[in-house]
Amino acid sequence: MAQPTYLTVADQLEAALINQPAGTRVESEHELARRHGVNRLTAKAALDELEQRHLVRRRRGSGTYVMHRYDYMLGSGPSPSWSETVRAGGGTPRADVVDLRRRGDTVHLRRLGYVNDDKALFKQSELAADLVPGLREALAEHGSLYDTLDRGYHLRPHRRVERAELIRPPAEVAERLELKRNTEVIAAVIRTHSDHVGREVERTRVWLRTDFFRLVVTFT
Amino acid sequence: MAQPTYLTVADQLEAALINQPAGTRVESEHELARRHGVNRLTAKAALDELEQRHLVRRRRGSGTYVMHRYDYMLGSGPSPSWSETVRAGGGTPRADVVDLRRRGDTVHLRRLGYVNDDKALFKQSELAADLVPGLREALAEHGSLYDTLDRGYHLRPHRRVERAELIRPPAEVAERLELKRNTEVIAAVIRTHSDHVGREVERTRVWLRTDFFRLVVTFT
DNA sequence: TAGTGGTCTAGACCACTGC
DNA sequence: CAGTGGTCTAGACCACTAC
Repeated sequence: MAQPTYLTVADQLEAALINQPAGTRVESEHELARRHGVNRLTAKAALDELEQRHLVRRRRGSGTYVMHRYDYMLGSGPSPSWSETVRAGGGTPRADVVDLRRRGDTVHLRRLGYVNDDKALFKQSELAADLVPGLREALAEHGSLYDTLDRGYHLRPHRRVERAELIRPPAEVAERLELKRNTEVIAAVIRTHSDHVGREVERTRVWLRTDFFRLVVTFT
Repeated sequence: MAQPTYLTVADQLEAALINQPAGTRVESEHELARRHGVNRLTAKAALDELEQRHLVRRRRGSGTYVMHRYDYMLGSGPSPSWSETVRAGGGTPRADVVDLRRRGDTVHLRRLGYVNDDKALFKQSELAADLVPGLREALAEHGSLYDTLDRGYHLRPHRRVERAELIRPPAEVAERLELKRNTEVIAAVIRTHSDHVGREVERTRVWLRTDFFRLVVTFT
C-alpha cells in the first residue's frame, strides 16, 4: 500500500468527524479495529494520530471525543479575551479561583480556566491590593478578571501583552493542567494598566493547553 | 511501578543526552531494548517520547540523533534573523534558492533554509523588481535576504512582522519541509520597507518546522 | 548488505471511568 | 460492573540508508 493502514483509517475517520460538534463520542479502539478488520494497536495508532492533529481527545476509562480548538489571539492592539473567543466559537468558558491571598501590597490570584468543563488554562495574577478590595466577591459576580476591573472597580483597564511563547510548562502548571510529559503550552505575560487611576493594576502570567488553543499573534 | 517503563527509560536517556552536541548518535531501538531488557516496542516508545519532546530526531534507515532547538524571535521592535539565532546557538544556517522568477513588476522568490544541512524552513517572498536587479547573483554573494537588501542594494531595509501563528501547513510547504501529516509549523508574514527609497521592498511568508524552532514573541 | 526505524499482528494485564 | 484507553510482550515483514 502507498500509505500505512493506520493513516488511511485516520484520514477516513477525520473526514467523518469534520463536522461533528465538540464532545461527540468517537468509536472505541475495539470497535474501530473490528470494523476495519485490523489489530487493536493499528486502530489505536489511527486515534492517536487524530489526537496529535488536535481533532479528538482521549480519556482512559471514558472514551474518545471530538475536540474543537480556539484561536488565542494576541496583538499589539486590543485583542479578544480567551473567554470571548471560546464563546464566539460555540464553546462554554468558565474560570474558577484556585487560590487568592494577600501578601503586603499585592494580591496573588490563581485561577483555572475551563472550556466545556475541561481544564484548558491556568492564570496567575498579581494585583495592586489597594485597587481591588473584596476581589473574591467581585470576581464571582463578574466572571472574567478584565470585566471585574472594568465594571466592578471602574478602573478603565488597558491590557498590554509583553511576551508570548511556546514552552515546556513548569511542574506546577503541568500538574494543574493535567498535561502529559511531552506537551508544550502557550505561555504569555500580560500587564494591565488603569487609565482611570494612572497606575498598573495587575500583571498576569497565563498558560494555555495547545490542544484547546492555537496561538495567533498580530502586529499593527 | 509508579511510572510506565518507557517513560523511565526516556527520562534516563534524556538525562544522559542533555549535554550532548546536536547530531550525536543515540543508541538504536534494538540496543536500547536489549540494554534495558524490554521489548523493542517499549524502547521505541521511549525514543518516540524524546522525539515529541524535540530532544532527538529519528530517521528510518539511519538512526536517532540529538537535536537542538533554536528560538525564533519576533517582536514589534527589531529582532534577530533566524540565521543569526542559529549561528548564536552554535548551529550552521544555510539558505538555497529553490525558485526565482519575474512576473510583471514582481520578483517571486522561494528559498529553503537549512540548519546543519537539515531542512528547517521555507520562505516565499515577493519583491519590487525594479529595486533588485540581478537578485540571484546578489543573494549568492550575501546569503541572507536582509543582508542582500542592506549591503547589496543599500536599501536600508526595515523589517516589520505582520502576523505569526501556528498552523497545519499547506500541502506545498509540508512537502517541501518533508513534514509528517500531523505536525504544525510556525507561520509568519513579514514586510520589509526601504528607508532609503521610501517604499516597500518585499513581503515574505515563512514557515518553520517546530522541531527546529520555538516561537517567542515580544512586544515593546 | 547490514542495520535502522516504520508498521502490523495476536495476544495479555492493567488503571481508570461511568453506571 | 462492563467498557475504555494505556502499556507491554514476542514475534514478523518491510522501506530505507549508509557503506
